[in-house]
Amino acid sequence: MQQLKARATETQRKTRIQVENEEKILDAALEEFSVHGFRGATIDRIATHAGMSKPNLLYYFRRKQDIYEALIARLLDTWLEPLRELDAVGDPLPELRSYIRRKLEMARDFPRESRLFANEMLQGAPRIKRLLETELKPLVDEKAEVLKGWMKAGRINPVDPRHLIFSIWSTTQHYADFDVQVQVILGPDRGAEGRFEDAARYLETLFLDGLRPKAGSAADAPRIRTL
Amino acid sequence: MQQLKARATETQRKTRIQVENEEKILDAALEEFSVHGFRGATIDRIATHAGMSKPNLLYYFRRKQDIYEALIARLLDTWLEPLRELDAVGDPLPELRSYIRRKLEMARDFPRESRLFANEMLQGAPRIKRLLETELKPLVDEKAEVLKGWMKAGRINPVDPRHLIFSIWSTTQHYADFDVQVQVILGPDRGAEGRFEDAARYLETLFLDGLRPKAGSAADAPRIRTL
DNA sequence: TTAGACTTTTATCAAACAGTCAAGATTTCG
DNA sequence: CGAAATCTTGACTGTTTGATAAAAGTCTAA
Repeated sequence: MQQLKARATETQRKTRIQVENEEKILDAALEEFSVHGFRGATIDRIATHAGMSKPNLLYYFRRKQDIYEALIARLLDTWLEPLRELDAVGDPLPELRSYIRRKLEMARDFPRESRLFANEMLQGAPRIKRLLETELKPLVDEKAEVLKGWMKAGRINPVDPRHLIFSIWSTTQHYADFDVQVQVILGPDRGAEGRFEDAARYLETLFLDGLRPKAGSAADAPRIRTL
Repeated sequence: MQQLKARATETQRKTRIQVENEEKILDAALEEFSVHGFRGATIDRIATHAGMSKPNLLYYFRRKQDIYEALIARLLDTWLEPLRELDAVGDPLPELRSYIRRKLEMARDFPRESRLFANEMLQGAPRIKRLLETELKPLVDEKAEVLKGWMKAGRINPVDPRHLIFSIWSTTQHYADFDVQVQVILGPDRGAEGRFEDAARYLETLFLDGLRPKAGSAADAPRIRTL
């Protein structure tokens, strides 16, 4: 252990075993923390799931909190990548459409990461609040300006850009975080891939056109002055 | 304690003290479980927060799980009330508009309940999956039919009704479950009430009209064939 | 007012938990 | 190879946790 520390002050070249085991541990920890949160997770279970003894695990990460923090550190970057790609120069609607799709893909491909993030939020983000302020907020501010620009140019409807971002986050992450509920309600008929495509199609319609039928659509008669 | 059990088999008339203390306990437990989940919560903290000793608390609820279950039992009913009120006979858009508003009000007025529910979902709903199947699913099925009817009549745009419901749930509950994040991003300028009104206004626009600008709006020129 | 029902506390327990230590096993590399 | 570095383990520590038992205290209704 003292070697680990000594090396850390140098260039910290990692052993094969070190790389493998840290990966195993982080994977098992993600499984555990994403479901039970920080307090609900136990080192014992993480170690078992990672296929090693508890002291061995603690050789790589000295405290429970270190594992959690390692997990969180790599999370936020990945998590914000789709938003970073939102391009001010592109066409607004296709840009938004593909942002939504990228977020939905993340919910499909990294549900555990999504749940870990959700868990941290539910707890009031005690361990990443600062990161939210220094990394998340500036990015959102920047992209909110992009959206505002599009609105001023009349290229998308004028709405609060931050709330727009919230709604994209929440609708897409819902499929990871509330997966059980989604499955109960949709039934087992459609597989995961089918559900994904349905969700993508639905969200596209919602965000682009909303629910109000086009003026001049078929059965327009019965409505008086909707809303 | 044996008296408590004996009474339970009879008509279970509750003492004044019993009523008061159970209420105190459930309130403290909601606070604790909604943040830390089932495993992360401890009886000690719940007892302290309820202002009583741990054995005293356990006199009213014999096991940790009993408290959690009492909480969950009263939750789902309240939680589904807004959807129950969705009226097949009413006008579609105003009905949806007020459903969204009711859900948003619940997120504002019962954020702890929302987080408790979210926490249970994140864990895979081990304790209420059955309830979801017997209570939630039939209700959603019923309301999905209502929505389908409106779509067939051309009164709202045709979309997958279940995904529509998901998106209403996720966007509204987001304001309770991810409250920290929302506050970090929106800044402290607007108080809770202001944020609520902004969210309500935004969601109304989103769900009714989406982001695509009305045909014939001001700066239509630059777009080619959006999406 | 007092017996019996109800409530609270003190003391206690076994299991689970985060974390340590030193000794033994294995790998790496000159 | 063989020694140094790295890795793994078993045994252990102090604390927290969920839960119980019994006794002491309080309330309430006849």
